[in-house]
Amino acid sequence: MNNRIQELRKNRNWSPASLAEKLDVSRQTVNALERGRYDPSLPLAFSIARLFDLTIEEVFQPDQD
Amino acid sequence: MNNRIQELRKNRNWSPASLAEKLDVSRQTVNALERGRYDPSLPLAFSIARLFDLTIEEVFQPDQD
DNA sequence: CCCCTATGTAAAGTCTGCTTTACTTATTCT
DNA sequence: AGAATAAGTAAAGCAGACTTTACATAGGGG
Repeated sequence: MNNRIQELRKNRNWSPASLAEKLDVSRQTVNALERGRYDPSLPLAFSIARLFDLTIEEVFQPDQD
Repeated sequence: MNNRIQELRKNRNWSPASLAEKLDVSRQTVNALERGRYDPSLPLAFSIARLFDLTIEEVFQPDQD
């Protein structure tokens, strides 16, 4: 699963730590998501999409197969 | 998180077991998702939405806080 | 250079998502 | 009614999502 979290965060000039705060997760979690170490839970994916005013499909793209 | 999985499955006249097969998960997982015992992973949420030709937002609705 | 704050990253622990096995309760067919 | 198949559910176990603690690296301002 690819995501545009880092790109969207940088567009807003937000630090990893402040994004973590807005999402109510640890900054380690933001780092892991941006690096693609794991996928967010579905509720966290919703929080992320809504924070950036996008749909989940606009933020996350499943791997091709 | 609420979801419309059972409704969408019944509209297609699919059994829980055959939905499980299409999604490549166990029928226990389908049962648990329909009963709201837990949320699917993000990749599984994508599989479900695409199977029904809907967006994730059309299938899953986060709880109102 | 030293200090401070931001950032990356790792390890251990907890909780959730999902599987396998297995038992129970329908439902359907003869 | 009895047999066969479908469906609900529970327990144990593994993997993944996330936290806390902690340490290392990097940059900027005095």
